[in-house]
Amino acid sequence: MTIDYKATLNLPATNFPMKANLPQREPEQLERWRQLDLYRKIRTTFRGRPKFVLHDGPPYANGEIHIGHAVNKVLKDIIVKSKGLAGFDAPYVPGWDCHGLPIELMVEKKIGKAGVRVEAGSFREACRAYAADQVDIQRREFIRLGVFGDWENPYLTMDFRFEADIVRALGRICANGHLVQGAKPVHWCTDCGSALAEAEVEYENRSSPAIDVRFQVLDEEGLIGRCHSVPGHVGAGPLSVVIWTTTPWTLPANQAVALGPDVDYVVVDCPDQAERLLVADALMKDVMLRVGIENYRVVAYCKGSALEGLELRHPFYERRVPVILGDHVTLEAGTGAVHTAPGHGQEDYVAGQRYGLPVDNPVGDNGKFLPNTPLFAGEHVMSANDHVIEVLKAHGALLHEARIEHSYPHCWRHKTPVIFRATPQWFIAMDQNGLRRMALEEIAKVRWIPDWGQARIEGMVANRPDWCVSRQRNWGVPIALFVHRETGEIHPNSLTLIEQVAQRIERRGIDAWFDLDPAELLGDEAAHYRKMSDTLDVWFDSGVTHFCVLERREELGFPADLYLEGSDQHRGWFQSSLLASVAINGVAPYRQVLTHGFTVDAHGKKMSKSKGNVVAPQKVMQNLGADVLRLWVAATDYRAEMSVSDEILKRTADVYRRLRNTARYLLANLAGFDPTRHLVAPDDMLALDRWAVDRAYQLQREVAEAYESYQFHLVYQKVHHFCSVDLGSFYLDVLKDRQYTCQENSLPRRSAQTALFYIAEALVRWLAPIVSFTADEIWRHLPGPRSESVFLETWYESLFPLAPGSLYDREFWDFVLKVREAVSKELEVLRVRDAIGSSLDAEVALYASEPVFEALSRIGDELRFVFITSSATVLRREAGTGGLPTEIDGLELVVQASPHSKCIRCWQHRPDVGSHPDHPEICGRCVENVAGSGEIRKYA
RNA sequence: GGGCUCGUAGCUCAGUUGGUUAGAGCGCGUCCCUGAUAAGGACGAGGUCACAAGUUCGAAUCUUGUCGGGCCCA
Repeated sequence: MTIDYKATLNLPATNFPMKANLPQREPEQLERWRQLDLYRKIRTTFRGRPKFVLHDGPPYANGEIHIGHAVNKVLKDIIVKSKGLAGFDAPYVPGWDCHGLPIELMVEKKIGKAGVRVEAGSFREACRAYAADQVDIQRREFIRLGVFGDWENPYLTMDFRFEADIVRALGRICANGHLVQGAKPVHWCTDCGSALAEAEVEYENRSSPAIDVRFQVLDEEGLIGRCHSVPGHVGAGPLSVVIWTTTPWTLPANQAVALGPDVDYVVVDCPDQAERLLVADALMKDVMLRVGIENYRVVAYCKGSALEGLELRHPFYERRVPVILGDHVTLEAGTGAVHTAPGHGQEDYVAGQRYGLPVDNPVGDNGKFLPNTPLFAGEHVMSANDHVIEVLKAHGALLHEARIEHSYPHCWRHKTPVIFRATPQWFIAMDQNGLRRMALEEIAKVRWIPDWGQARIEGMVANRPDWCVSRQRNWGVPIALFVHRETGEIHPNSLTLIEQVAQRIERRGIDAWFDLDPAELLGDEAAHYRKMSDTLDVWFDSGVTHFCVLERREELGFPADLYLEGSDQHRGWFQSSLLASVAINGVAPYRQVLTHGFTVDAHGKKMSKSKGNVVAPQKVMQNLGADVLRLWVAATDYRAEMSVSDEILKRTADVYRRLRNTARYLLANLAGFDPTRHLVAPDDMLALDRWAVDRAYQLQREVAEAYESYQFHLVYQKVHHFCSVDLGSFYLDVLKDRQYTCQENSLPRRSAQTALFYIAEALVRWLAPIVSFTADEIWRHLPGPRSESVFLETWYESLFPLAPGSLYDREFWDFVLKVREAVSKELEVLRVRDAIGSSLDAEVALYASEPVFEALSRIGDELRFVFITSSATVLRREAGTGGLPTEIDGLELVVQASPHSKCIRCWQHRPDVGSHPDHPEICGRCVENVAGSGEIRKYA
């Protein structure tokens, strides 16, 4: 009867499940964290440590989260958690952007337009309720992702206190001399009846009329006189400057024709038409071809600068308009002469300012010409084009007419074409009080990650126009100013008034302003002042979170250590925050700014519903789990675009399983290990176990460094490599014999368990910021007394390095590993020949040169454990051994199937199997372990 | 059209100041194990470093251009 030797082995045992079943288990973990009140516990535990403030950029409170939200929040979470492990107190206060047009539009759909079907106050109430619902939806999803933060007390830009602080922030900017009122052309949606922010405009192709129009020269002699020409050969007939435009409806507002100062212009005589035309030399042929004039010749030429101030006749109004000069004139299309309507174009406005031209705006809020507009009163601009063209024809001013397909700005909501329209607006002035200069100086002091972020935002700030902050909307924070009815000046006590208004808003929200009777604050003066009804651009709301959150919350601080958003925010939040902070405080609101790319599909294409390549985070969590999604985020180099696809997620899930199983195996081999009693002192540990701890020690430095530099994909690569290569294919494989066959409480086994314990302690921390659910699950399965969560910990401190220069240093083990590889290759040859199956079926003889012999002899007979062979004999290489050469200098090998019997306990083939009468089926070593005092191991 | 940016094996990433036959893990193929077992191990096959010119004794690496992505702007 055979003894059941299997019962004498220390086989792995754990109730840590191999199958993660994350979709089901994660919600349970969330519930555990909730009951622990873990976020608060972390704050209490970490109180007093150096702070690291990552300030959350508020997502817009509308709709379910998409994968981009998930990426952003997970990256933030990884940073916050890794900073905790690195010894910082890193609070995270999430926020939401709650005002603005998209919410208004959603609410309009439900209850109708404010002021039309519903009173403005109740409309705002509905917006507030809608936004609150959206926040709840998104909050649930962010929590589900495993993101830690103060979800009970997030900041909302619609909190009364926040709304009041927005008004105060505007007051500060006003006090610092950056707020100006002006009539400037802005993108205007005639359907919204409102100005649009840059971000609310999108470009789409549109077909427009493209017309060439004559502006007749009033003083023909004067013009010719300014040109180079041959007297008597200057042609004949009326002389016109030709402009080309795709917006005929802007002609009523025309105030000038702009020429390029250094552009060459020519006067072309067209005898068949009996007229003369002035166009840019470089475009002459194009123009003549377009308008169908075949017979023509140049009769005079000059630079644009020579014609400055020359007077032209407006094509259909009794108006004289000047020739002006502008660098914005290009020769890409048209005629080289640019119709200029300062009320309808940014560049026209700038050029007009230089020449003191009137900013004429004949178009009303609704896109229709004002009643006092001659010829076109009451017509909508988009349908007035044909009428304008008719009028031009009637006046003989139309030279040519065609259609053109071109990219044109559209309202992002209505998808309708927008117009440029001069309206009274409030601006944060870039240059009036040095805001641009200061902002650029501050940009240089910030650390931009990746570093090209600096060039990007610098370019934008250097070139951007003044920031138009006013909107004519309902769901927004009011521009709480009183403007004098006659002078247009803001009230001299505005700062005091703003504070009074802010206090009311703090109690009642923004309605406190809209409902305010000016007399309450202004008394008798009220009759002289107009209460502004404009609201603020929502970019202003989020742009002042540093003022309303960082400076207000006790656990935070100004400036933030880090802002982290997608690369589109160089124009968005990074910039609005910078400008607002510099305008208020004179400094940037952040020390570091990190940007990540957008998510794209497997082919690098952007995701869109129509393409059907959208990956929904909800689905990933439902199918694979949040930890797999988090692992994908960590694995991807976020500096460029981040590709997601089914295959990529599948690969990620494979890696997840590898990490999980490695942890599981560590736990399983720690069965029966109590670190308070069984821990082996470093000097007593076996050499190989010290090597393993050393690997973990080295890796921890690399991992901490990678977290520190926000290179999570390196953490992923390195930790995974460690699990599969260092542990899986070597250390853990080698360890099996010792773990399983040595006596339970023997030094060889406890030494191994000590190493495994250290490694597990370290590994669980490396993983925690990334696969947070799994890490805390591992944490609860680790032996020994410990806190309630891995997130209350810092990096594991008990790892120690191998002493360099010792007999068993890194160099030594690197060499052993190379030899092991060579042995494996030879074993594979035997295996293919069917001579062996398991490597334990084989024995190996190593014929070594002196230095190799010396090295391999250092671990004596225990070399066979390293190779997982039944025998490994090192011999001095002498002539005629017939060994197989290896890639290693000074080493030849002979491998063969072992002739000895297989020990049924340890599965090694040993000559001493059966030498003990009581144990006929096992080897001497096993007898010692089963019935004796246990074998001695020193190295492996 | 302009600014910034990315393009190394099927996938995710390394590749130091330009210097031998471009690396890793995963996946794939073949085999082994059955004492991590819906696991584990071994070996192996995969790359004109997007393309093209140029600089250089020598280029994945530097320059220019082309192609294809991405973000932002017009």
